[in-house]
Formats: sequence, C-alpha cells, structure tokens
Amino acid sequence: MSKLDQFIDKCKHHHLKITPQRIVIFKSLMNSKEHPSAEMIHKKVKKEFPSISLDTVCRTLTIFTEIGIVHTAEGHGDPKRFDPNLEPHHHFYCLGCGRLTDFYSETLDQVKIPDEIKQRFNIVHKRLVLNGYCEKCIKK
Amino acid sequence: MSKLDQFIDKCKHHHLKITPQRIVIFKSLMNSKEHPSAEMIHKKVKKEFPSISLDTVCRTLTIFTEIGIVHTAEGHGDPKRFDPNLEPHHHFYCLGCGRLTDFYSETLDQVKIPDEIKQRFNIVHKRLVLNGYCEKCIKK
DNA sequence: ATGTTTGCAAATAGTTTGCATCCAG
DNA sequence: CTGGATGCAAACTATTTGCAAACAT
Repeated sequence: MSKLDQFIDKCKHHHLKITPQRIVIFKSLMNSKEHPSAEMIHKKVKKEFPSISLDTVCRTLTIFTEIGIVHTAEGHGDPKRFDPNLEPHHHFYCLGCGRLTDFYSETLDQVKIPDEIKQRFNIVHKRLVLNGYCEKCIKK
Repeated sequence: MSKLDQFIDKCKHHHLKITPQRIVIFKSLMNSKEHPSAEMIHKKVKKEFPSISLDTVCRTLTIFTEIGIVHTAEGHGDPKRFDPNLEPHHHFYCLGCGRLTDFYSETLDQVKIPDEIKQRFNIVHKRLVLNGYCEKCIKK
C-alpha cells in the first residue's frame, strides 16, 4: 500500500474529504527533507496548483498535525517565550494549551550528544522536549 | 555578591548601560517561575514602571538572551514549522539563522522519561533539542 | 443534496524598525 | 557632553476568522 493510499485511508477514517489541495500538500510534505513553514509549502504547491491559497495550506497543515501526518517542530507559532531558569532542566510542552512545564532529571542532563554533532555545531544548550497533553487538556 | 550585582557586572562587561528599565525587567525575570512572553513581562513591570513600552521589553529580552541572562524556550518567534519526518530523531536549532537540523541516535531515542512525568502527562512525542550555532553562523 | 472545504478579505497578534528625545556614564 | 537607550508610530510578518461560492461524497 503506497503512502498516498495510507494517507487517503487516514483521511476517510477521520471523515475528511479527499480534495486535490490536500493531496498536493501531502505530496509536497513527503518530498520535503526540511522543516517547512506554511509559506514554504505554499510556494512549492503553487507551482503545481496555482490557485491554492495560503489559508488553505495553513488550515490543512493544522489538520494534518492533528491526525498525526506531520509533527510540529519547535516553534509552535505562539509568542516567543523566555526561560529565566538557567539550571539544567527539561520541558514538557502541552499541544493543547501551550503550557510549558519544567522537569528535572540528572540522568537526562547527562545524556551524550553524538560526537559528529558536537564537532559540527557550537552547542550552547541542550534539553529534552516532550510534546503531549496535560491533565486539563486530556479531559476535553 | 547578589544576583543584581552579578547582573550589573555582566552589563558593564558587555558595555550596556544600567537603566532602570533593564533593572526592573531583570528583577521580574528572576521572580518568574514560568516561561513568560515579552507581553507577560511587560504587563508585570508596568505596575512598577508604568511608562515602560513593550518595545523596550522586547529589545531588552533580546539583549538578555544574547548575553546569557535568559534562554529562549521552544517557540523562537519565527513561523511555525512542520516536520514530515516521523522517524525517531532529534533536532539541532541554530540560534543564529534558525535552521533546524535533524540528527539520529538510538541511545537518545531510548532515554527514559521520569515516571512522575509519564504519569502526569500524555506524551505524544519526545526529542532532544540542542540550541547553538551552526558553522556558517560561528564565522560571523 | 448537503455539509465540508475553499479562497478571498479583513482582523488579529506579535515583533521589528526608523526616528526624535532623553539620560547614563 | 555624547552615544546608547527609550518610547512612539508605522511597518511587517504570520496566522486566524467570517463568509459566500464551490466541490466531494
């Protein structure tokens, strides 16, 4: 079963209509090796589907995230947040309400970063980031 | 030496003037147990310093981030980014240019999440996130 | 047929920039 | 005094929402 067929099944399962816009956005995502923004996707799909609007791309990406076709990377679109806690710690980010919760774990603080990465980049800060839903948002 | 004195030293070291606005923002950050946005800080400091503008808060927070007084949390203010790569992987985020780089490590994939966190939250996704500077941005 | 989806336009949100004034050093 | 910092206004970027028309089922 092709990826596209799997995608169509998933849409049907969630009672989503299979529109040409959704298909073209899906294909673009599957060909992407990057971490595209809505606007980057829009530019790419416009070549194949010139009449598509940026809004449709935004909406479709939100839906795709909800049904697990893509994930969001760091940068959730909400305002920039600052962290005055300079102690080593880790974050849980609630996908429902956006709340960030700190947690601590010496084991996690000590996880090794692959040498290849240490060599290529100047690392200022490391942190385990969990995405999910907090108690309040599970209930809804 | 108090935190405030350390802060003043740090400012001097970076040739930054000690203005009442900067002091009041610094104090507000030190009292914060959260991950405030610029606007949240602005609301808080306005009580103590009513004439302060949101721009000053934004600018000051940017400066504070540069000199290491605060970190940025996930959510860097740039556009929302999507990740079509659903394989377990980790991210390096360049603080200079915003580029996200994937990397893989089975050891990291298997890091244990503290039970306390697993119980409190419904975790969809976990990822190690590194912040730092890529080759290109180091040169600048 | 009918209810979802689309595209447009307008609204909203958050941040940045230019510039004149002000103030810390 | 003097250059950096501030506050205001405007510009800018990214996203969301309301609505009529279009389309998938």
